[in-house]
Amino acid sequence: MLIGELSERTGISKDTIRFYEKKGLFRFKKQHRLANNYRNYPEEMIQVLVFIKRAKSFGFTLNEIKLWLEDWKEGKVPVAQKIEVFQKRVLLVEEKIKELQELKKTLETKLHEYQLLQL
Amino acid sequence: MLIGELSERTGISKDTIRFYEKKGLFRFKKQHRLANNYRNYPEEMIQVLVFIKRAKSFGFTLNEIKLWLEDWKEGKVPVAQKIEVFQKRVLLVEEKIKELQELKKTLETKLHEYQLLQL
DNA sequence: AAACAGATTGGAGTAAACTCCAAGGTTTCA
DNA sequence: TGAAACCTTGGAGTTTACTCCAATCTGTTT
Repeated sequence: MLIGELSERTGISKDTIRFYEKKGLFRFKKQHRLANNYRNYPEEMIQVLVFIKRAKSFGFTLNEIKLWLEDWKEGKVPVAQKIEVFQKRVLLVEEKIKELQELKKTLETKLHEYQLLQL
Repeated sequence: MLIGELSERTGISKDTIRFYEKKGLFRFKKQHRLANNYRNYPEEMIQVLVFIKRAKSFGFTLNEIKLWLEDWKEGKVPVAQKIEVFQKRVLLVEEKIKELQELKKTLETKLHEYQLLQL
């Protein structure tokens, strides 16, 4: 898949995709280039970019996301350590869910006040 | 409450609080200054700043948050319109909660894979 | 062959959100 | 009185995350 199609299918601009690569969010070798030097992406790249997009929308920085993605790939990090890191992240996400639910409650309370005003 | 205490109690730096004021996230009149020109905050400012902090952590921009806060205050916007805006925001937050739950599932799946590896 | 729609690079520019600084005023305490 | 610990301002600088550009190459279409 060329960068144009990847951009189309993820809603992330070509410039931004190349920018993410520069930043090291994902790294691919020369095998991933066509004979003409064009980037040739595997289907999974869509999932990676969707993940980045999603994580970004929750306020995670690109550097944080980079670390998350590094765990996805095979590395030298021992499994036990990875498990620990993942467990911490799950907790973090649970925390965020809780806070969002509080935010929702705040909004609903305010909404209710307005609706009473309208009676 | 002086800016130093507000900063202490919210974990937001004095510079940042003044920056938010400059940006118009909240506006207060001369009544809110002491005779010596120091800013004097009411207790509620803590809630406002905590709200800003929380909303920011979900990826909302200061401009978006500014609009949210403007609805909080009395304004010229008709109640019916405010209700509509709030309903949209509740939906937005629900959407975010759903996505976070998906993210959590992704993480847990990965975690489970690692745990199997360890057996 | 010329035109076009794609791709490449390095580097410059931009917007948002801080963050820091200098130069100064105020209050409190020894 | 003078040092310490507050506060004030305007403006400059920084970081993050793009976004744009020029110059150039590639592949397809007319």
